[in-house]
Amino acid sequence: MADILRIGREHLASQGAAGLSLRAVARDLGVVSSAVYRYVASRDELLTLLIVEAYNDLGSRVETVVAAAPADPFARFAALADAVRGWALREPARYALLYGTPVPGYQAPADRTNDAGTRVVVALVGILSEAWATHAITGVPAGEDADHDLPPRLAADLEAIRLDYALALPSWLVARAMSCWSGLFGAVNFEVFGHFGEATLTDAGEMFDQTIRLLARQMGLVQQPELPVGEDGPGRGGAEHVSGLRGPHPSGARRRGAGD
Amino acid sequence: MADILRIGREHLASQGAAGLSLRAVARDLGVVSSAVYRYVASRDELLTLLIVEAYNDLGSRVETVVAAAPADPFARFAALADAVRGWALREPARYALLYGTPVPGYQAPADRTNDAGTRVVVALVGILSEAWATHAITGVPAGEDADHDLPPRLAADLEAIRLDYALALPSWLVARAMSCWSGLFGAVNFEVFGHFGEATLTDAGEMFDQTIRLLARQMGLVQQPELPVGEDGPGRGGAEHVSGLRGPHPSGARRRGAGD
DNA sequence: TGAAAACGAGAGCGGCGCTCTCGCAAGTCA
DNA sequence: TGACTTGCGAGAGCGCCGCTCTCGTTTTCA
Repeated sequence: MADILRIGREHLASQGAAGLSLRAVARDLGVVSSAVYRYVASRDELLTLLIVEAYNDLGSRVETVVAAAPADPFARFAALADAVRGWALREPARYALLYGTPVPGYQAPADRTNDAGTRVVVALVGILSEAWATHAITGVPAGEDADHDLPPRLAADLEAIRLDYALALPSWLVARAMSCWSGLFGAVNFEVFGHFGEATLTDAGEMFDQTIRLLARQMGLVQQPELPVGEDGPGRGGAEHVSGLRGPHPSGARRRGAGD
Repeated sequence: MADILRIGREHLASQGAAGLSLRAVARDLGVVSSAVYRYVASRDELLTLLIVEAYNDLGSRVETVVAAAPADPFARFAALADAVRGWALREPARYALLYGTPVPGYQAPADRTNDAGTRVVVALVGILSEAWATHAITGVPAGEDADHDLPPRLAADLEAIRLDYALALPSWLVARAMSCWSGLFGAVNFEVFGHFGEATLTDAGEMFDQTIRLLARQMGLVQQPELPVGEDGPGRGGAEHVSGLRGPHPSGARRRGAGD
């Protein structure tokens, strides 16, 4: 029932996926361990529930933020990236559940996670579709990466994806979206999992910004030069904070150390 | 002793980090579980040993491949990326140990893993240093991303890194190296951990090639047009297979499914 | 009111990490 | 040669885990 999920979420957040135990959940619930098996078939089942929930949590967060961002495709992409990063730093254990090492011996059943799991990348291609339709894809030198440059099998796969999701995008742009999609999560992974080194970056958010800018440029999204005029000063109303110039970062979120 | 490490490595490869148990190692060793505690302080200690070993395994593999690659910086980077990907696909469990979810409640002691863990990125900046010294960094439009564009704290951090490793590279290029470093492992992560979808890519290697090309361009490495003349045909002697045109990929390496 | 369903408790199985004690064998030294 | 230290594996044991099965109680509903 709902209590099990709630306590499971708490344990997941505090001890990580590997530390999630049905016995501990039962204990917190004030119930004997065998009782929870009435509601949850196994530990893996509970994990699956939490995974789907986390995917949807991240997905709806991203969708909300993107929808609230200004129409400029770069700003929308930056908002998407910020949302992913912010969520990951806020919920490192749940993030790790989604984008870290798969739990060994078990893969979340695809039919239950696919829809939820693709919401971020769907939002990404949504941004690109909008940009493409409005001829806002500008950064890419013409002909540099046309479809005929794609290797044959990849071209076929991309075509299948285009049809599957009814994308009005050229294949090469879909390919770039996938590259940048993995690049985005690579950057978040490195930050959340501490691969940039403990003390090497005092403001990881600035590093992230740089990476995001590169990714955006790869997809042909260029940063708008603040439009024609615009009143100087703060408050150009939009999502939480659109990359480019942004305030203090949620950086200092340390996952381990200095605590346990 | 060595036997423990060997069997530990086998278990790690077959069951993953979470499935590594000292009791099972002891069983395989034909010895009672408490006996292995003579040699290994704890399970985490064994994990640390295996982590360092894996970092060095990957690191020396990368260094070897890069050293054997042609002098062209793009080819060297492609060789590095190929080496990382190949190793990861060959040893998904060990790769996950290094670049997946950190084992909860435990972080490999930095003093024992830092040297080994940085060999790949050191190799990467080595390639860039060589390229920079020989004025082979060409892809980046002049002035587009000069150092003065970097935000202040990041600039300071990069400067510290430059000094720390005695790099003869401009800060903006160091920043790009870090972005591409995370992007590279993002791509490998997605492939190894199956985030590209089970059946969506028939040849993940081609997708990887595309990503690598983008990353290379971000660092100002452009693919050499096969030099002035060069005999056409195969065999331009070098590393295993340098990105660009390459044979069948080690793609079909499935990590789970269809087996257990 | 009585049958049926829902549900929690408890015992139990095998496996885990880890500790502690004991006994045995090899090496050390007078 | 005999006493002694040292190294090392065996075994029992603690508390944890996932999971199963049975049994008794409570709730629901006709």
